[in-house]
Amino acid sequence: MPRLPRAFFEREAPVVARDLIGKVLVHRTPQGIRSGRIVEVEAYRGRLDPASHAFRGPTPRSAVMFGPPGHLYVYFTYGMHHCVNLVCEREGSAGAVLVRALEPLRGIDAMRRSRGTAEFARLARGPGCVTQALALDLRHDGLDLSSCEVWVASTARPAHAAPILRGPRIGIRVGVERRWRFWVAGHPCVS
DNA sequence: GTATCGATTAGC
DNA sequence: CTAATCGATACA
Repeated sequence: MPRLPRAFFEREAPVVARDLIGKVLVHRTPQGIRSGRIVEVEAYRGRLDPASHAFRGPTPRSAVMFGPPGHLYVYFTYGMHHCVNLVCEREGSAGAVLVRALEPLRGIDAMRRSRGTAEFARLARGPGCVTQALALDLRHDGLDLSSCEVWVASTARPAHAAPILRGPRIGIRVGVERRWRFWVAGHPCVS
């Protein structure tokens, strides 16, 4: 499964987001590989996007988004959850794609242990669950996707027959008019 | 320094 | 619907 090149991430966040559906996010942990097919994402557009953590310019938290594309932006929220983004667009523009849901592929038993549930569809459904299932946290903030630890691969299997739908992003109070959430129609792992 | 609020989740 | 739970951010 070939790894996506950095150029893939150098485009506008909504385009990258749409194209990430069906790709595979992989985390190679010391205990083994965990991976899942991306079935739901949201795009954020930095200074152009009031819903983005980067809207008001760089801060210690959002710094990674202002860096080069093809890196992870991981943040901690609600005092208990982590969310993972893939930084895209050009360096300085702070675009990012939030990974909201995965269809688990490898490391499923490890995911069950991390998540404390046996139900397949709930293992990586929702952004907080994605990071828990893949065992990603703040230590991975800023990690290069060309590293040997975390990367995105194109699928060996053919694309989904199900169409990709789009709609407003979830859990935000501003920028609701932008339809930058993308998901696989009818997929059980979508949040 | 202090107050507010989350790109959420699980449970009732 | 609400509690949980705490760092980042904005503002005085």
